[in-house]
Amino acid sequence: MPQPDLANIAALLADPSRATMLAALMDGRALTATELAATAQVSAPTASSHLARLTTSGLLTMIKQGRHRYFRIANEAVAHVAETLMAIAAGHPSPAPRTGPSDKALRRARVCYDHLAGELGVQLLNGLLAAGYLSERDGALTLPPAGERWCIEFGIDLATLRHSRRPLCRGCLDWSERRTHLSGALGAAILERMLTRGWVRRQSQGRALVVSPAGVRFVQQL
Amino acid sequence: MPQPDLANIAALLADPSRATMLAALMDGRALTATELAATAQVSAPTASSHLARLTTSGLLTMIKQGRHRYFRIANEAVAHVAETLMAIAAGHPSPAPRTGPSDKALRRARVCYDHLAGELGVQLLNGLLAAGYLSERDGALTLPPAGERWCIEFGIDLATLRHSRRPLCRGCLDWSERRTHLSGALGAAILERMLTRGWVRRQSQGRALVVSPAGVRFVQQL
DNA sequence: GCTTTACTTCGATGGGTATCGAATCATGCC
DNA sequence: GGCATGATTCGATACCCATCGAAGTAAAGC
Repeated sequence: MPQPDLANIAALLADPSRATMLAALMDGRALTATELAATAQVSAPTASSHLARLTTSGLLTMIKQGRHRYFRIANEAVAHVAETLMAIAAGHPSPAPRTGPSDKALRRARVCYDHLAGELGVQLLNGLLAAGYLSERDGALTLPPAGERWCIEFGIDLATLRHSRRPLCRGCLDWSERRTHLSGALGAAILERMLTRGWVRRQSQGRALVVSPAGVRFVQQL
Repeated sequence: MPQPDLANIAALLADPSRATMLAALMDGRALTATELAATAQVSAPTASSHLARLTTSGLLTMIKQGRHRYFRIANEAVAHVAETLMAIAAGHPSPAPRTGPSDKALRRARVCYDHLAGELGVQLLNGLLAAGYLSERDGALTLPPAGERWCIEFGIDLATLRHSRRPLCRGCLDWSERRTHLSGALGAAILERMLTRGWVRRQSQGRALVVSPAGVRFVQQL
């Protein structure tokens, strides 16, 4: 009679090793089994068993490339749950004191699956709203004509974005700022443009982004 | 360096007993410790330990009333995570075959924290969209003037709803229908009106709702 | 006052599972 | 073909934690 389905999925996220792997994949990239084993600081067999459970449960997808197996997050719902769980966790005085050098960069700007998050992500959304390029009504986000013009000028192909089955703009709860940043197809497209323009740069590992002065200006001038 | 915070919260949802209690509280009501123990089919001490962990972690809130302790879900984020986890779980062929007599009613109409969910909830949202009382754009929901008029006529006090810090309309992923139903302050207000008009009725326990013929007509005539 | 009900704390038991070492399979390189 | 690397399977170990019984607090009713 009860609904233990919820518990089954939650149990997959409840293990520290698996959670660390998930968090490492939250930047949307695909990583190999050994990379994930190193990230979670466990042996290869342990990581293999975890990854097998996550893929057979549908939380991750795996593709073989030569002798490598690349794992990535299966869909946006999984990323969304992970981010929301982090937001809930950030609400409490977490048992482990939350400090650290890399932590500051992470709170400043990071990738959330495929869009910009962190302090800069929240600023971006607020800037777009203040400039009238996005409008919020009843807690929902829409793209007014001024925003469409801005997108085209910025080099975003709105037509193809609208063709995708994915929602154009969505709010995503930021776990560090506890406020919403821009998600959805538009959020992904803006990050993509910022990356190709060199305003933000991915690091060799981790979700943190390096922001150039031009990138800071871009967000603040909105 | 890793982020086990996520794992800590997920571990709270990972236990079948705790998950069953959470699911029982998803109707937004407050239940006593013994009621929850009975729902999860565990002894009183076991339930007490679970409830203590859930409250100190901030997932539940507790108020004392005489010799009773009433527990309820702490905030909308917790309810949202639980519903999304159920949706992810419903995506897989769950290990336990999902059948049962009460299951059908649950899929038909139920309470999701404080708004209508299930088949009827999805129909309601679709009806509101088709009638032009709600509009969807870029995957976001807004209330056009026609919808405002409809709300007033329906007896919903929009001014106070807008005053609350809660978003007016939101989409919530329905775990059984795998589509979105209406959440947010407006979703809660509509369910409240439907309850006072007698179109739906809560049962003594469980999330399932009894729908009157007038309630069915109301949704289908939209 | 005593009794009943509601809930918690404590201690002991048991089951599930994360972990790793050794061995095995698979792929690519030389 | 043979060696090195990436990844999985298997078996054994150890640990965490859910569970319950018994005893202890708290509140309500009589």
